[in-house]
Amino acid sequence: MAKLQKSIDKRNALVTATIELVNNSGFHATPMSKIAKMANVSPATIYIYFENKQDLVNKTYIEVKAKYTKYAFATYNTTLSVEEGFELIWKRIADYKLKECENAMFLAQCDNTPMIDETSRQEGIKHLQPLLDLWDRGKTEGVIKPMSNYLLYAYSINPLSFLMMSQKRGAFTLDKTHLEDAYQSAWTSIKVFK
Amino acid sequence: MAKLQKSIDKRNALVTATIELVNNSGFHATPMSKIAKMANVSPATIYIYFENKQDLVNKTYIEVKAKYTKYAFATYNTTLSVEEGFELIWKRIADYKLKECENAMFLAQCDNTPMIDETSRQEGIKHLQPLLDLWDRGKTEGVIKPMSNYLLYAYSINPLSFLMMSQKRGAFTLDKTHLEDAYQSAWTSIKVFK
DNA sequence: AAAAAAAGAATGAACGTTCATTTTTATCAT
DNA sequence: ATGATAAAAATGAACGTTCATTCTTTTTTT
Repeated sequence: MAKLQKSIDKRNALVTATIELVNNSGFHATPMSKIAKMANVSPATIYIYFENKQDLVNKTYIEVKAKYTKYAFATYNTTLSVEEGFELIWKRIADYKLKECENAMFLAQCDNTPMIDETSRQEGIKHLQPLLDLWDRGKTEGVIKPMSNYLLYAYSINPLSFLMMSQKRGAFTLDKTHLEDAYQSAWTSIKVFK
Repeated sequence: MAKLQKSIDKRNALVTATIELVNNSGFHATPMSKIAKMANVSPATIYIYFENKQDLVNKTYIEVKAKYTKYAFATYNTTLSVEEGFELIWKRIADYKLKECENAMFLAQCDNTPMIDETSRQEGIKHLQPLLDLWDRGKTEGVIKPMSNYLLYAYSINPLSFLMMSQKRGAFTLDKTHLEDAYQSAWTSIKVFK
């Protein structure tokens, strides 16, 4: 195997191990030695790819966030109507959170704890810009309620995180019907009634 | 001062310190020595009141959750209509999350990480029963959408946690108007349209 | 043959918890 | 009420362990 590919594989193995272990135990309860073992690598090798533990988790966060938003906006383009565009994005996000639930859980944990640097958090937020732009367009068109984007996010996108976490905990199961209900609730709570 | 009161004070100081430090650094980055220092107590003294660190955080979680739900349901009674009851509870919860935001943040962190035992988590859920009962009544009356309680929670109550966290991070400020908007979104997304 | 990557062992700091001791509180005979 | 005594609470220091990181050596790649 080519040397470069081997390096990439090793780095990926480290990132994947970090996600899995942090999901199950949290950042500080995940020793570098365990991450190394799961990635089939010596602890010292981690320091060739990352500066330190904090750097490892920051970079993992940003990479996962980038993959997530890339998926979310993959089929979206600005020629769509606001309603169509929102439905598309919402359903892609839902899809991602259910299919790539390890990644989504990792993001949720990062977003709800002092685990990662504020700088990396800011960096992560930027990736959502297309959705915020869509909402701004919706507001000028009078289709979306004239509310803060934080409110729109809280009532349309964020609930998916809660549902994903509940599902992961085994508390209940999200099926097709649930998802359609969830989408209707999301859209209903942010759209303007005609 | 009476001996009993002094003991209670010390325990409270430990619980308060735990909340503040865990909010700022997370469970594993909060040493017992720091908790002790903030509570003006020797590290060894913690072990008179709690079995160990895990027990300290579990008990703190349950106590905060109990205070929170006590406040949420304080003015509620089952003779109210579903809509009145929901508005009352929702607004009490909003009130609590904004006023007692340290406590609310601590609960959010507990609910989104593997910080506390599953047993304590279950224990915490029980306290929300009056709201779940209200929703069940609403469904039989045809006032509330016939959805899983997890969905209802995700779209009406949980968004408040997201907003509270955003506010705490200084990202934006929740004023009276925001709150009224938020309530309308919450109610709109769970009520049945006539 | 030189350079880079990787490894395992070593290091020093930090942590949760316990130990030996002191201080505070409660009990009770006078 | 008071002082003697027992019990409980509280403490600072110490222990054993674990961890992130570095060091030295070996292996792999160029």
